[in-house]
Amino acid sequence: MTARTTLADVAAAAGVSVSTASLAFSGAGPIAESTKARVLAAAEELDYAGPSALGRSLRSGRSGIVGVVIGDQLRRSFRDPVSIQVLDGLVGSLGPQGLGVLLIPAGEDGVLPPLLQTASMDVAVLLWGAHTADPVLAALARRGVPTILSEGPRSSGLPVVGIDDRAGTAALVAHLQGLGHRRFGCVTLPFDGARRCAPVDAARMRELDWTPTRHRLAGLADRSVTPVSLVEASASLVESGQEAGRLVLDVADPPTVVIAQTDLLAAGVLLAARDLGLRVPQDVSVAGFDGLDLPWLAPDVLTTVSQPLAAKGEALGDAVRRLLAGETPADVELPVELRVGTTTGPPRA
Amino acid sequence: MTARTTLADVAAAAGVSVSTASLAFSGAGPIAESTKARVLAAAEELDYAGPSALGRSLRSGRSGIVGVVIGDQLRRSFRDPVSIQVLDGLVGSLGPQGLGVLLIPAGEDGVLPPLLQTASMDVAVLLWGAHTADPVLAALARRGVPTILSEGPRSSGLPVVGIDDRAGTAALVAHLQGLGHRRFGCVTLPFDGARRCAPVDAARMRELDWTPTRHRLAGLADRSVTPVSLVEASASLVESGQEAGRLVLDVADPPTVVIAQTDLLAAGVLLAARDLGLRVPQDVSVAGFDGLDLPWLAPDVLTTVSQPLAAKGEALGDAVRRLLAGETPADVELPVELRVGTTTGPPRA
DNA sequence: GGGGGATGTCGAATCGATTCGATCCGGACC
DNA sequence: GGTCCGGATCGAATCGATTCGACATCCCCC
Repeated sequence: MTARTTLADVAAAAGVSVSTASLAFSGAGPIAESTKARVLAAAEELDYAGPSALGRSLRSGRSGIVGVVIGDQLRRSFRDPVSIQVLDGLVGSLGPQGLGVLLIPAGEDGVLPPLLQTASMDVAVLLWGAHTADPVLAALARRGVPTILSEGPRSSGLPVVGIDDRAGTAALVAHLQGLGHRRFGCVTLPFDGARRCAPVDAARMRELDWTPTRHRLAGLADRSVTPVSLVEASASLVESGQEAGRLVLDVADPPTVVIAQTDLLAAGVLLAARDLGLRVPQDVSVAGFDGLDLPWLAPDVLTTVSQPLAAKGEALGDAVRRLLAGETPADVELPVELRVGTTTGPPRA
Repeated sequence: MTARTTLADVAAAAGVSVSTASLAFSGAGPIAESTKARVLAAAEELDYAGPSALGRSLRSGRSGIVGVVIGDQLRRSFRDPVSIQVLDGLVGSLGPQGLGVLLIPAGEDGVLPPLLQTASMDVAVLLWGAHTADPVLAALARRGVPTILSEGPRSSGLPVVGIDDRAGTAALVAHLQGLGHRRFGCVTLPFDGARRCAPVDAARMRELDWTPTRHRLAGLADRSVTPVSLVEASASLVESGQEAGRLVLDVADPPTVVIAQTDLLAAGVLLAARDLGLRVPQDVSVAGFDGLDLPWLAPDVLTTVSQPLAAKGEALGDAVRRLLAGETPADVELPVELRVGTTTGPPRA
């Protein structure tokens, strides 16, 4: 491996100064067409691959990198199509701006990943919001990295891109109440970083520190619903929904409908119902949230609240752009839409 | 926004030279304990967040970033749990080395993403191998970025981490032949970048330019099997498997067993079979490849060839480490294992 | 007491590019 | 013919850190 050829080499070969050669590439100043051609020819000759991003970054103070902080393990957050689709929208929106996405797994509780403290990034995006007093936020603030939250909380004072979880859930509940349901079960997203799958008691309820979970629960309260059974799932995964679903349904007097806070959880609840010999929706109705396309549920179609995932990613990308432009992005709240499928129906008489 | 505090500020505050301050952080030279403490105290005082990665990178020529090139859209490659789990293993193995993963979506055919040409990275990993004469490889070579391939081809001369696709498939076929099957259908991964879902004819077969597809097909030939029906899927997705499955099964004299080249495709074939009123495994057997955990298939358990996904990610991380250490990583071929489930059985008499 | 080695600190070069101000040149206009 | 103007080019400073060689101290031991 010989030393990489630099702009200086190219300039020397072309017989111009380094500054002129830089101009030939960046085009940020007056330069004669012939000189430019000569420089580019020399670059071609030397197999020069263009100005190194490092030098540019150093001078400009911009690295062109957006750090995306995802939940603990990729395995967990990325098995969730919701994250993927948002991330996809984000990458698609960032790419044309010449920005790249650096994956930063938030470490296990307590230990901050070294990347968070060292990697150079222009902006950080927290894909799953933040806890109150989140050490990740503290570390980013200390480094002076502008940060954007997807899914709250607003209390942080940082720009937030989210959806109208609350109204969406309320609309779903209204629909179910219209069908005659009065006994609601609920399978929720995690309350915090602890990964437990268990019924929620009053003490646990006070520990609730996760924005989507909170908002979607608030939608129930808005319709004056107090669930007869409330179980916290350990993650938005089918397996976890199945486990939680058993806790909700395998009791003496089960609810007539189970609201799961995500579609994957709802899919798990469907499995649990089937395990218990319950027909859906005759014996129990099941609803989700997200509006994923889950072909393997066929011929069932999940009743759910659909959110615009790709749009959310794009809104995040837009917020990044604004932040880099020196603006202060406004909070965004995207609309959701109730989609009635075949997994909900009137309660058994 | 005030200007970021730099090492020079800290040094000034501590009353030492910049070089001494640098030593206090890096620990790469002799330094008195008292001096070090003074520097660190000054840093604390000034809220200095540690040496900037940019400056360090510039000097060392290392950015600490590993570029991971994934198929066109995240949406597509990341809906595939296979990619996710490998990526998870890779991130887990890179993190402790202080290396971060930069996502680089390989653009649509022909257009190279700007990131590939500009982003600074120490190593590139192609998660889904490369075509022959792949422009991505050419661009990376031109920039002098060391590259590792997951899933071949070996012909490229680059380090390859892969699995024993061929022997795994052959073992699966042997098992099916033992059950009495003679009429095989096959749903394959894409042959190249074109995303089509169609039966494969001789002309198309000559265009086959994708290593996993090729190897898994070779496993059939090893057992002297010529499929009665061979359909190329557009991607490793359930929907695509369903579409391809219909093409394979909805014919006058369908095969007695369908081998899908991935578990997701196999899940799609199961859906197609159900759509057509075929019982599995009584009317038709279905097998996959990957060994994913697909809870929603329950109570069915897919017969499949299981590959060590996390280990593959770790092997990639190890290859990265070796490459950065100046070694030449040896090719790795990880073992696979046949796992017989409930979706295969003897053919109908 | 002086020489030598170990230890700690500093200055300056360096990495690869950008960018501002200065310089140089030719042409146009008075 | 002199002056002025503007386009093209160049030099040098700059970004933030690392690192090497030089230098100053101090201790130990001969």
